[in-house]
Amino acid sequence: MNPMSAKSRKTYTVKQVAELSGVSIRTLHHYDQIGLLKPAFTGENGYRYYENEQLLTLKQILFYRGLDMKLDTIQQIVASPHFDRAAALRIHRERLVQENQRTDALIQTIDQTLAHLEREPSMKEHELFEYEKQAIDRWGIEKVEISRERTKGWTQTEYDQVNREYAEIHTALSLQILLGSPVESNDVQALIKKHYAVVSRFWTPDRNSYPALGRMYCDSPDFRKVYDVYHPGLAEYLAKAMERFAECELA
Amino acid sequence: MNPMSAKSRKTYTVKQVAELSGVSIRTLHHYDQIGLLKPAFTGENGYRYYENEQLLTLKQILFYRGLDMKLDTIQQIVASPHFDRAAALRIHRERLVQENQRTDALIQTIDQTLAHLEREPSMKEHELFEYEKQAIDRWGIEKVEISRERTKGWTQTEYDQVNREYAEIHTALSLQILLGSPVESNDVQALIKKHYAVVSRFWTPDRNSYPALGRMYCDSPDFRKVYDVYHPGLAEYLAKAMERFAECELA
DNA sequence: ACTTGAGGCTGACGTTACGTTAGTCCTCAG
DNA sequence: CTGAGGACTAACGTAACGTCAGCCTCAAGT
Repeated sequence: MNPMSAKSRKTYTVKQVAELSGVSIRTLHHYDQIGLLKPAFTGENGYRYYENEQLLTLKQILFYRGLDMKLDTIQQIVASPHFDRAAALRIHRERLVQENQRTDALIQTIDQTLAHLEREPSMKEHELFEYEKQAIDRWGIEKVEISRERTKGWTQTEYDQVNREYAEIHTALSLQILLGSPVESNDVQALIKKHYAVVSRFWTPDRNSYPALGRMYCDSPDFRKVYDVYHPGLAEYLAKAMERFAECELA
Repeated sequence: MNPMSAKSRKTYTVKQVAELSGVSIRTLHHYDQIGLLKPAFTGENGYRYYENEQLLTLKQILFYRGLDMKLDTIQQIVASPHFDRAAALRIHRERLVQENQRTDALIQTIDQTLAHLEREPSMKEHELFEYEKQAIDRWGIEKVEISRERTKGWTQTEYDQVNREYAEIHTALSLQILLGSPVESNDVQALIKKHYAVVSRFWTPDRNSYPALGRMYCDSPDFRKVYDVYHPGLAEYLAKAMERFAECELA
């Protein structure tokens, strides 16, 4: 007569539990296997039979699973009513927050890379003139005028060529960083020589202005972003190598 | 004499590459196996030998891997220089953003649950008096006075008892929702009878005020939050069941 | 020439939470 | 009694390696 007793007598097959709870039969098998949710009893035919208690436990399991908790953690939680659920939730919350922070950083990185990639086709004049504008602050107007003059008659192809050469040098330098080569090494200095040659197509830096250009690469956020896409720390590495080059090779 | 040619003759063993790039030897084996990064050549002793080109490719691979991209996606990207990296990055970015949104939602859910768990010990008076305050707006001051009178001499244990009974009823009702039981079912109505009995320890609702209490459960955000922790939609289900109960059982 | 230690190689299992067959057995309605 | 529908176990597949285990190779020292 007691409705509760009638209620707890009720049994469910795997399929019924699966449909009621929305999980697959395989999941129930799995939870049985790992001991996360055992059926109320097993028939002598091997069938699993669940009761209301198991349904409630399953509901809890699914709640925690929905929070991306690992099954063994969930097992700890649902196994004992004395387990500190609040503590477990707080710990898990922390994990999620950190995950989120990491993901935010990744998205930022992607945005920077995208900006770089998308700027690349139109990077030619834009990049170079940006360069010139910044240079004005450092060595006065004359150099910039020279640069503008020298590039006056340039065709698209020539701009592309310059960009390709820059890209090659930057890539090769990234590799040298990876290899741990010091900036004084022959390989690196050879690359800087190429770099100097490219720069010289706009204007001719000297012992003072060439290292200053390197420092500008480090200081200007716009340049930094471009370099960091190749390799973190490339700007500093390049600047140091340029300084060395100027000391040894420039009058 | 050309530094580039000297550079590309240089070979590296797995250990060297591993140390230069920071990945494990096993990872290099794995990348070779799946064809993501093959060594430049293999010695007749079976040894893997890498060159600068592979190092650069590996650097790219690690960049994309650092963004949580799957290796087969990365393979598409690094395999062909014509592959639209920007598009791949944008797609991946979208995935990350959605992940982040989901995680935010999870954190919110955890916060709600924590609030519920932490309120529980002090839920006794707080909860009940909150209840009363809300009740004032609906049935005037007399009922509240009655409630306050009836609970005057209650001990802590009695408050705890009431809360336990509520919790049991809510849990059992959640189960009934899971089972798809209609609110008219005997099981559900039996539970509502218990609910009515518990409520009657504070005051005695009638055919009109009992369903109104149910509606309040739905309308008040404070109550809703408590019910939603048990089961989404529990507030509405309970309200409907209470209405039914009042119609059939209350004068 | 021989040994030894460091490094390289190939399996192959473990991890996570199930999905997906495949083959067999049980149950109940007609 | 038979067929349909459901239940069972066993075992592989997934992603990206970590971690042995067992055997091979190389360079250097004796």
